Amino acid sequence: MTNRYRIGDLATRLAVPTQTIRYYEHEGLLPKPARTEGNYRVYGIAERERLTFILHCRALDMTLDEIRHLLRLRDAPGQGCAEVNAVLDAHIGHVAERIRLLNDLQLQLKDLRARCESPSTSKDCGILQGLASFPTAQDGGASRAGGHGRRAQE
Amino acid sequence: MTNRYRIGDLATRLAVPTQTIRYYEHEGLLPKPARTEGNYRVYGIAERERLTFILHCRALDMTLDEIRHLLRLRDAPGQGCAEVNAVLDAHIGHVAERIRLLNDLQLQLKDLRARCESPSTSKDCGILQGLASFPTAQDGGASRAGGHGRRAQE
DNA sequence: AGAGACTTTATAGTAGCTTCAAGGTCAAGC
DNA sequence: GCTTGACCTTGAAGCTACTATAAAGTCTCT
Ligand SMILES: [Zn+2]
Ligand SMILES: [Zn+2]
Ligand SMILES: [Zn+2]
Ligand SMILES: [Zn+2]
Repeated sequence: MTNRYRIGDLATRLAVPTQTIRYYEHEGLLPKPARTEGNYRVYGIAERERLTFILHCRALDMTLDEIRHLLRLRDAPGQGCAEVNAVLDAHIGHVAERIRLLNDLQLQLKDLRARCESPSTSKDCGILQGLASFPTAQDGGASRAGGHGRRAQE
Repeated sequence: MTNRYRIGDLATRLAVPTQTIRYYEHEGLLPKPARTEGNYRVYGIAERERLTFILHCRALDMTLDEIRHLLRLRDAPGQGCAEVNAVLDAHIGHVAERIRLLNDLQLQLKDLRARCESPSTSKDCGILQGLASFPTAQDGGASRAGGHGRRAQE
């Protein structure tokens, strides 16, 4: 029977750092697990499935709040699932909005890049000049619209 | 002559919070400015232009590190501007990568959403089931690739 | 002199972790 | 029996780019 895990087992199997598991517990996404005599956390299949669920949601870039919401719905199996759809649709909207913003950004960036096809000295570089004088102060930019973000390495 | 600003003037004119200006100073993007007798910061046209430059870069979603890099190049006006192009091209790559990831994500999300066209009880909801059993543990997902992220309100 | 608008610094909070430090637990080896 | 090493525990700090709060000092007007 593979239905008793310590935190490291679970972490290895689901390819997630142990600290992240503890963090999810701290954040109330995972329940406080049973403990061994030596105070080690012990997980069963239910917790493993719950963590799998959470990780899938994170892979889809949902916030922990969105995931909490879905977990609550999942914990009330008799309810209708219209609300599940609503959460998902909202999140699809977040991603769509971010794509829209980034596409705008990409256009602006390529426009800026085109100002220096013939590299000279930076004093005369069209890129640096463009960055110093674009219309930004009033508005017209694509910044600051809805949809939560993501952060990556490098 | 409008070439002496206090922090609030600058903030109003460039539509940025005063705290952000101080933060940029703290981060070394803006130099330590002169002070009045009463210890108030005083800015001139050079600082205003520098801040404008920074804000344009931020509007294009560059990191403060990327901006620091560009400012260094800007401060060495005799140098060639090949490096400016390199920074910009790298950043264009970051944005492109994020767009790619988000498009992947959007596909997965729509796929998931399609598993529940006929809302029933959450116990049988295809969405919740999909989230509990997707292939995520090993790999195959689009997560964790380059390009820095963005955060927004809501 | 006192009100109000501005400024100063320092500190904490945001999201979702990651990394570090200092120590406790457990099985194996000598 | 005792040490080594792998694992586990908690707590706190660091990351990005701000944002918000607090407590106090400065300036201007009346
Ligand atoms: Zn969302
Ligand atoms: Zn150039
Ligand atoms: Zn970049
Ligand atoms: Zn459903």
